[in-house]
Amino acid sequence: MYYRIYAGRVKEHFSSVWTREPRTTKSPALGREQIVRAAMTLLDSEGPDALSMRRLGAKLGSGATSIYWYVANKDELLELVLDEVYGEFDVPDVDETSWRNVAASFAYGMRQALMRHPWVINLVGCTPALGPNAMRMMGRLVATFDRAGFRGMDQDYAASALMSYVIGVTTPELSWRNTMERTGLDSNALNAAIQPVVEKAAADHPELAARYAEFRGMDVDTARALNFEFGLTCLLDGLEARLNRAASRPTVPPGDRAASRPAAPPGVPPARPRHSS
Amino acid sequence: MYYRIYAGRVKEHFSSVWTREPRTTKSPALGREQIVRAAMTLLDSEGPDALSMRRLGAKLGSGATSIYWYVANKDELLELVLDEVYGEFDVPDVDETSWRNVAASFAYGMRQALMRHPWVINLVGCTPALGPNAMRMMGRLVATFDRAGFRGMDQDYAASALMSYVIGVTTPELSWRNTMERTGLDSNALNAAIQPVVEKAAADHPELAARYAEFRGMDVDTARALNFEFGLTCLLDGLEARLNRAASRPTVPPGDRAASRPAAPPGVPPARPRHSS
DNA sequence: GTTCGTCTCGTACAGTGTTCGATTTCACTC
DNA sequence: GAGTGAAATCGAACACTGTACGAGACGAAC
Repeated sequence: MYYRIYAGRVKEHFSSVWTREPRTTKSPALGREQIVRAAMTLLDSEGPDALSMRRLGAKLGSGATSIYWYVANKDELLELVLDEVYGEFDVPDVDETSWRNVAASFAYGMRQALMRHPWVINLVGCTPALGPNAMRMMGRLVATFDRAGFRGMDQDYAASALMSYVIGVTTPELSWRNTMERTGLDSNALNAAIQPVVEKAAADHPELAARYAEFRGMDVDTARALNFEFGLTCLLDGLEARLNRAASRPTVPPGDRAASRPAAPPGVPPARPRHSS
Repeated sequence: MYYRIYAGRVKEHFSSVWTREPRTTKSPALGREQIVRAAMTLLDSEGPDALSMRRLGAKLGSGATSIYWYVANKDELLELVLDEVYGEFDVPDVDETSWRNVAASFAYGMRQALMRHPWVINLVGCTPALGPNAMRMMGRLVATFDRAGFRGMDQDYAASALMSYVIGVTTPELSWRNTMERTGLDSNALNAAIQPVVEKAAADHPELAARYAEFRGMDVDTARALNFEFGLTCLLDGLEARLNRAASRPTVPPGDRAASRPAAPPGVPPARPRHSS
């Protein structure tokens, strides 16, 4: 986003807050810790648009550009803030319950952390997660799936699938909540605002009519909770099934997974063209 | 994002491109269609930061502010562009193959569409999807799960789970690809740049060491493809299992799902405080 | 020719992230 | 205490952004 481009030529350098040492500072007033804390309270209380360097500086009682002594740019600040949120994810100890309970309560914990910090959804998959908290969490998650019986890359794949589901399902929930808070409307009013579009959609696609009708009768929050649980259960069931399959057939021949292979090939799409305008 | 705030008071109004009639225009030069097309080529060729109203106007050979005659603001433009991408998702006819094949090839198609338009990942769950293409797609997906045997809200839940997984798993892939393109580094160089952080993480969390070692030996794209397939298979297996369970027990008693209920309650977190700074 | 609705667009405003260089602050040495 | 050099702060400026506003241009109907 904020990587500099000089006359169309891209700066060929990757940088992250975590790839270099933080400034060793015996600062009296400021410091990374306080900056990050202030940024989070700003984000939590007033949303993502409220976090500008100037406002953050004002909140810290210092000049806006003073922050750049501790942080190279805003992206790095966001990396720090993101890792702070990763620190709020809880992965219980797999020695105390089943892997399935660990995975499930991790998913619920992650979902709740995301909802506590709605702004983080725009960061969580898009910003490199190299911070200590992210690493610790990933380590515990991988260990959980190791203990469960997954071997090799499957440990990664399982963890990735779980996190991906949580991120994917929470994104639209937060979007809905954010528009509610932004517009000051409750979900009834919001539904009413969407009404004409929905009715037209229901007319064009009759299979949706029943869906909308049923949805309108439900409480939004419980519908969301049920939705979340539904997919999570499916995913965990699928993981468990794979585990059982592997257990009953210790060495998995390469062609074994063909039975569940979908019609479309798992091909990688070609790289999109760039600067072709 | 761009909803106006007057002296701290939020404009209590929801609006979307789809909630009101487009300007009926017999325009000679401009028009929504051309604007959206130009915006997409700009986004595809130069990334999300390249889409500013001024640049878009320049590309269209017109003034920047002329666009506002056809579109209320930039968010609405993005809504239009998003729906255009939704139009690229393909949902095969469920009458021709199994629901499982439909779901799988939808997932692959959605993933490929997202990768064709990497900028869309910041929109896909965050912008209301009320456009005709989104509706058509959702209708076909719901019909697929109806035909599969899902009943009531489960049709929605299944569709949501599938889309959520695809979005969630594709997000970090695109993030990686975007940083590659932005920095001009290939994945080897990028891995090298991250090296120190990874090594420290491996030292602190030994369970990650084996993961990184194995990952380094793999081709990134095939690892991604395998990762995608792994979670997708799990999800579809879980959906199928639920279907079989429902089939063998036509009426599902309320307590039936308790066996797969996780430790944490599916509670909804309290609304975050606002303007409390 | 006048008028009216459609459409274009230059200007301006308030805001953004960030650079640069001057300035302040502060611990430490002489 | 005076002096010094590093650490830290910050005001001004730059090149952007989205978009409100109002003046003007165009074409058709009367």
